[in-house]
Parts: sequence; structure tokens; C-alpha cells
Amino acid sequence: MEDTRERIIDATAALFTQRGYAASGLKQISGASTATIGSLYHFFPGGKAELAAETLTRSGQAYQELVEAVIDAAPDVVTGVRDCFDGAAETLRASGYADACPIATVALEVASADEALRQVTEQIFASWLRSITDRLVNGGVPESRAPELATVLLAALEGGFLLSRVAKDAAAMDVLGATVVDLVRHAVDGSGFVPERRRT
Amino acid sequence: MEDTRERIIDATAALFTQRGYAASGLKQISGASTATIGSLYHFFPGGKAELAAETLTRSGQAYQELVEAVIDAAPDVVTGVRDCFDGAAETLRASGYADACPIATVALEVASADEALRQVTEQIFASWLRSITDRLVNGGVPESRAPELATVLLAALEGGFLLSRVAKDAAAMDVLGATVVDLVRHAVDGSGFVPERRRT
DNA sequence: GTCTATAGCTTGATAGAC
DNA sequence: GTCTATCAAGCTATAGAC
Repeated sequence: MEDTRERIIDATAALFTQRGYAASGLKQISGASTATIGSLYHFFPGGKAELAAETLTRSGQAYQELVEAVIDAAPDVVTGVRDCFDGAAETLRASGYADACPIATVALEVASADEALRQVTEQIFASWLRSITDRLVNGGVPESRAPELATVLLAALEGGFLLSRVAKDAAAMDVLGATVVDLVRHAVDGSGFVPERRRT
Repeated sequence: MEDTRERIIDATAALFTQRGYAASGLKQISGASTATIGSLYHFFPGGKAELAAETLTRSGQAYQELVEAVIDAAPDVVTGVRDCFDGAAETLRASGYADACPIATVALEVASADEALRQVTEQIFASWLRSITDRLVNGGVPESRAPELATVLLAALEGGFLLSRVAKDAAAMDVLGATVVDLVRHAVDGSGFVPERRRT
């Protein structure tokens, strides 16, 4: 196989999501990706730190594209936001509350302990917030209100992942989705914007 | 000193808050608490797992009591909720974005990897939600609405800790506080309840 | 590019003197 | 209760054959 590098990153992303950075050993990653430790250092000479930075960046991009696809596929932004939370809740239930945000656990671990990796997570969240803000504005949320609403949306999603994983119950995610949907709807209505379509 | 056990727990709590479970070694804890590894196993024969369970439980209780004190000291529940978020933002700024939730990082690490510790974190969050719900009801939020609003409040606080620590900027916590305060105010107003006092 | 072997260190945990 | 010595296992990282 020539996609060894991909397999390593995929295995690392899965372990980071479920156990975090410190608890994910290189031998474990090597085993899970069916790549030897030699291959691992061939593709990532910088070792664990380089592998982590690359994995976080890639996971962040993939997750952003997923959310963008969900929102852009909806007839209006209110529905799109609802679909995001519904999808997150469904993914949690289907995976036994293991498949959640690929960044959050590592981000909390490194925030005060590894400045280089902290900056990587900062860039990822900043990119997510820009993407969400753009879509809120496109959907009719006033530009003055969109950045704050994007922050609330992302914090609700992350808080929902935390509470739902801990309780092994996605009810929290459902409640948060309903709340954020209401906030978005109100922001759109208040602007006098008629939610219309940009699909196809 | 006879409070060796306390020092061990305090040092563990600080390390868990800033680095999480897996990255906090027993030798590091031993050093930070000026207790030898022998003392550590004397007080916690179950090793790291027992120390973690005890530390999380104690930190969870202390944090709950802190939030309760802040809310109960305010003239009304809307102000109390605002004080909570303001206090969280201030603590973040004052500590260089290191002092945040003592449970969240560990909770995400163990949610899918250590069932015993996951249950400990589940009990802590459940206790927090009961406490917040009680105070919302006392402050005039309808009983039918209070549990959901408590979930939103806690998720916003946790999401705010994550985004603020990652960005080394408490602006997210400020935005989330303002949003939750509005939600609580609306829930109180909508119930026809006049925010009145229970202090002194 | 892949694989094995291994260095050097740290981890969680135990034993036993004091 | 405290301390030190030590164990086996794990870790990250490197070297070198293939």
C-alpha cells in the first residue's frame, strides 16, 4: 500500500478523538495503522509532535468541510444548523458516544502545556468560526451578530459533545441544538431577511 | 504536616486541570505535593485510578459550592448567572488561561477509555446540573424549562472554557455569558415571575 | 519505504527499612 | 507515616539492515 501516511493519520485521529494526546502512544498508533515505527518516523521525522500537528490540521479541515456540506445542503440556514446538531447527536448514539470532536480533547490537554500544538488548535477553531460566520451571514444573520452567534454555536456543539459523552446520552446535544436553532431563527427573523435558497 | 493527603489531592487537581489525566504522572504529583511516592500509595492504595476518582469528586464538589455561592450571593438569578460567567472570564484572564474546569479535560480523556472514571465524571456533572436547576427554579424559571436551561448554561460554560483557553482570549466566555443571561432573563420574564430576593 | 533491534528514559506499582 | 530502592512495562526516538 502506498497510502501508509494516510493510514497513520487516520489511526492517530481516531485515537486522539477517543483518548487524547498523552494517552495515545506511538506504538499504539503504529499497531492501529499497520505501519511500523520506522515508517512513522519516515513520514514524520519530527516525531509525535509533528504527527499530532498534521493530524489535528487534517481532522480540523475534514470536520469543517463536513459541517459546511451539511449547512450548504439545507434549504435555509436555520434548517442547516438543526441538521448539524441532529447529525452530531446521531453520530454520538451510533458510535456509542465515542465519535465526537477530533480536536477538543487534545486542545484542552495542550492549551497550557504545549504552546506549539495550542497554536495549531487555535488556528483550527478560528477557521471553523470564520466558516460558520460566513454561512450565518449568507443565511440572513446580520453581519454584526454573526460572529457572536457562531461562537455560541461552536461552544454549544463542544459543550454538547462533552455532556453527551460523559452521560452516554445525547439528550444534552438535542437540547443545545434546539436552543441554538431558536437563536439563529430569531437572528434571521429580526433582520427582516426572508430565508431563501441558494441550492442548485 | 498531617495534611499530606490534602496536598496530594490539591496538586493532582491542579495538574488535571492544566494537563489532564494521562499526562499527569505520579512522580510529578509526588513532587508537586512534596509527598513521597510511598505516602501517595499509603493514602491511595488503589494507585492512580483511586487518586483520580477522589480528586475529581473533591474538585467537583468544590466547584459546585463555588458556583452556588456566587449565584446565592446575587440579588436575583439573572445577576447570579452573569456573575458566574464574569467570574469564569476573570479567572481565565488572571491565570493566563490555565485555571478552568477541573473536570472537563479528564472527562473527555476517560469518556471512552475508562468506564469507572467516566462514571465518576457523570455523577459530578449530574450533581452540577441538579444544583443549577434548583437555583434557576428558585430564581423564577419555570420547572418545565429549568433542566434544559441548566444544560445550556453548563454547556456554554464548558464550551467557553475550551474556546477561551485555546484562543488565550476570554472574549468567547463574555459572549456566551451574555447569551445565557438573556436566555435566563427571558425564561424568568416569560413566567410572570418578579425577580425578588432571598439574601440575608 | 519497510522492518527490527535497541537505547535511554519515564511510567505505575511494590517491598521493606526506618 | 515516610522514605528509598527497585521492578517490569511502557514511552519516544534512533540506527542500520534489507
